Amino acid sequence: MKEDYNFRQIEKKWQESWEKDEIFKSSEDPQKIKYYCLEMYPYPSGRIHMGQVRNYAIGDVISRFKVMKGLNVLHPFGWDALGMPAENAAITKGVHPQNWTLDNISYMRDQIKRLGFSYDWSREVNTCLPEYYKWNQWIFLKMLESGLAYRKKSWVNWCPKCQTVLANEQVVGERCWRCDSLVKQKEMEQWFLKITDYAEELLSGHELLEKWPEHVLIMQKNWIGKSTGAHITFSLPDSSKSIEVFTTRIDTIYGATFLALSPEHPLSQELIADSVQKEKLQEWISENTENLRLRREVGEGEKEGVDTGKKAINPFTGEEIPVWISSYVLMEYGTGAIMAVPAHDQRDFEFAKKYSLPIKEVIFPEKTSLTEVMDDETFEEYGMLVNSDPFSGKPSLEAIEEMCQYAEEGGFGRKSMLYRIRDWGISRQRYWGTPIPVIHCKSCGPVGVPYEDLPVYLPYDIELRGEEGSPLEKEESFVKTTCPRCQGEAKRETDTMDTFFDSSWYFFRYTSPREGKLPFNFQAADYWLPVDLYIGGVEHAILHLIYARFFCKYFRDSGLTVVDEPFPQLLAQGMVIKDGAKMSKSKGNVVDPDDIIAKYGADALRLFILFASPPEKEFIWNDEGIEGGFRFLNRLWMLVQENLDLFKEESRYQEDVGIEEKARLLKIRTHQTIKKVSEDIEKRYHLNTAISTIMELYNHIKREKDELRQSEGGKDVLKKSLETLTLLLSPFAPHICEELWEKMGHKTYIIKSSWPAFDPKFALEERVTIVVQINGKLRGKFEAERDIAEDQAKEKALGLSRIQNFIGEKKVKKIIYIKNKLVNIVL
RNA sequence: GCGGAAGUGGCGGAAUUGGUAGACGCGUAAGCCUCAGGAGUUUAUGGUCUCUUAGACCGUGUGGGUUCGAGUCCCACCUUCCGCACCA
Repeated sequence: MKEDYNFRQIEKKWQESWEKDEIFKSSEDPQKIKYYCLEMYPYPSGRIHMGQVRNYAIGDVISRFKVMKGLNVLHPFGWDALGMPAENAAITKGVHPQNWTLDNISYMRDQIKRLGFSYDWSREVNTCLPEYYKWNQWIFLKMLESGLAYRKKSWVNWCPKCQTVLANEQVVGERCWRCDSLVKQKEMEQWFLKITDYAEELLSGHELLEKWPEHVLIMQKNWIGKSTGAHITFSLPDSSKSIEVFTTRIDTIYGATFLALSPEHPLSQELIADSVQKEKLQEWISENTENLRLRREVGEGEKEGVDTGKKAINPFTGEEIPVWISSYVLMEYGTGAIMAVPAHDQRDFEFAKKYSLPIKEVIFPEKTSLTEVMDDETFEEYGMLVNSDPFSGKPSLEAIEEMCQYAEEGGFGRKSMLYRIRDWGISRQRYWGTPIPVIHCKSCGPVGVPYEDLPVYLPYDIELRGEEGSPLEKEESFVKTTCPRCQGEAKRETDTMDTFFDSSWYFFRYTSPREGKLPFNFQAADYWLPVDLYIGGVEHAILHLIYARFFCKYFRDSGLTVVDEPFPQLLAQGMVIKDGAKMSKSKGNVVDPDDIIAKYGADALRLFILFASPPEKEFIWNDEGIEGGFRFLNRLWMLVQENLDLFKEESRYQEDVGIEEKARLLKIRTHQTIKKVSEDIEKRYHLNTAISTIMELYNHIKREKDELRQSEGGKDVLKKSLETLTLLLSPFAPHICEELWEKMGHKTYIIKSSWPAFDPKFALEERVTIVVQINGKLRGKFEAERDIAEDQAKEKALGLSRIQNFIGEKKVKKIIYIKNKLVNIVL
């Protein structure tokens, strides 16, 4: 009697069974080769979305495959549970962030369990629990001790809607990455992590990451933004002060016709102090300082500025040049001041034109004949120096070296390196984050909370209204405390940490999630790390992945680990697209995984999501596509049902003895399939082609099964192939395969069975089709024994009547033979 | 503007090392089965053309090139998407 494919019952049955027997639980075993498969943990926003399903499905196939290959696999899961959405929900819906978050987690955990992923749930990590954030605080205190964490007053990006500071990385196109409000500048005391100390290493470490996608490395490289140049000091004749600039083109310094300061530059105010137009200039400066972001957004076009009336001395020429304050000079980069060379820099050129400042050419194109250069454009390339006294006639690169040396000898400059990356501001004026464990004492200053007092608990009772300032600030019971050093009255720090702090080390915590003395256990981390495969969206290419690398290097320097790079291999999956746009609530094109599971089952969803495109490319959702996946599982189900009788009897056929042609072909096909599927999963992560190969094997079996059932040998091969088919599909659609496996009479879980091995002897076909081309065009083909002799192949090709017709009277110039592939006859 | 990725049937995609372009799936069409079908099943399915049991020509964004042979390599260009963006 044939049963229907009842996915609801089957999926429930096996999920319960797997959980009961704890088959995905992992532990250190020095006897076995470990494999740490990690997917980026989610923010518990309420429900899982397709992008996450895809992410976890990819990871699950790899994990299950590695388990079947006999590796000791760590496949953990957790929650990036702190952060603003919880607080926003509290303000708009009146739910406490903690309740909201924990409810979301329990709902999403169920959703994920319904997808049948092979997570070791005993290692689940949740960053909003004190047992996790305590270690954030511990790490912060260590950083504070080593000077890596520090406090400074600085201009920060302030989102007026979220009422908080944003890291530079969270400002997208001058707008808040979350709510899209225009970001403002505000001066505040903030906590920073000195990631710039590691800038060079984060860059050079890329050499160890040859298994990362090139574009991610390039994005990080641009973000770190190293440039080589020189710092040069211009003295001010009537002042003891001087102005330092950074330039990558010291070779153009003889063409510097003015200096330009950023409006926020400390000297900007000072230089105009005794000007007759003081008020007017002052006004201009403040306007341009406050609207820094705005001015840049409009930016691109108009460059504005004011003349301070002061002069500076070009140390190379000894000439006095005017000092301007200009809107296009950024305080955050370099020294906040530049030497302007209008002839060789487009921006300086535009500015000079607008204010009729002199333009002096000092670089000449080495090749071109000249004339058409200049006038209305700049020459920004390297070339030959002119009008540069002793350096005239030298090529740029050579001049740069010599001029740096000259500046150094003269004591007014030095060769230098500049990075675009800036220290990481981690302070957030928010409630739902890790409290920064610091106490402010009037006499002792900021003091770290003693380790034994950790964690600094986030108070549960709090009022959240969404008003300016941190909610913790208004919570007297939290703020009021005593100084651990002098016991005097003191105030607790009310800033909380950026949640990227949490995600910078959660993968360490997974290796020993209940460790109580340190953030993680050294031995456990030593066994499991580095992560063998890290899978996640490209949207984290810069932020999360740079921070996590930074933490790992800091841990290494602190002796917490020996790992250098945490993620030697990264798989950056593409976005999920529907109707030509990224799936998102705002676009209204979201497909809810729950609905799909209810209608087609988890296996069908997993199969389709992996089948539609390779992981690194974008995945285009198609409502009809899922039906295809579902139908395939139904067909497979029926096929196995129809042949279950084969599994009831012992096979009595001697393998390979007098096996008939059809059976032999299926056997070959089966072995070829094992080879291809294994390689696709293991080497290329191209799960889509792995699935299509499995489907091809299915089609082959389906087509030949009736005939195969006629003989004992045929039955035997058929049975073997069905088993193999089930094993190969099991990482993709684990529930149905587990059920079929059981029906075939196996007593152990399918994941505990070995991944099938292929015999190279069978993975090669004995007969091959050889293509015959004339002048590269396909004109015929013939079958032959594999490795047929070249002469024979050519002879056979020429013997084909069609080929004869083509050749006719013409003369054969030459014949090219590619072994087992083709014969090309050149006429 | 700079940097990156990608352009292949009606659609998602395959072709891994320069060697049969379009695997696999979706969709579509026709047939069978069926009380019925948004189920199952069989067949067909890049385009144009012709002397239609067969065959010719064209065909992987565009234009060139290398090669016996190019989706794949080289040069130029076009389009789309992504990242950065007054970075001195």
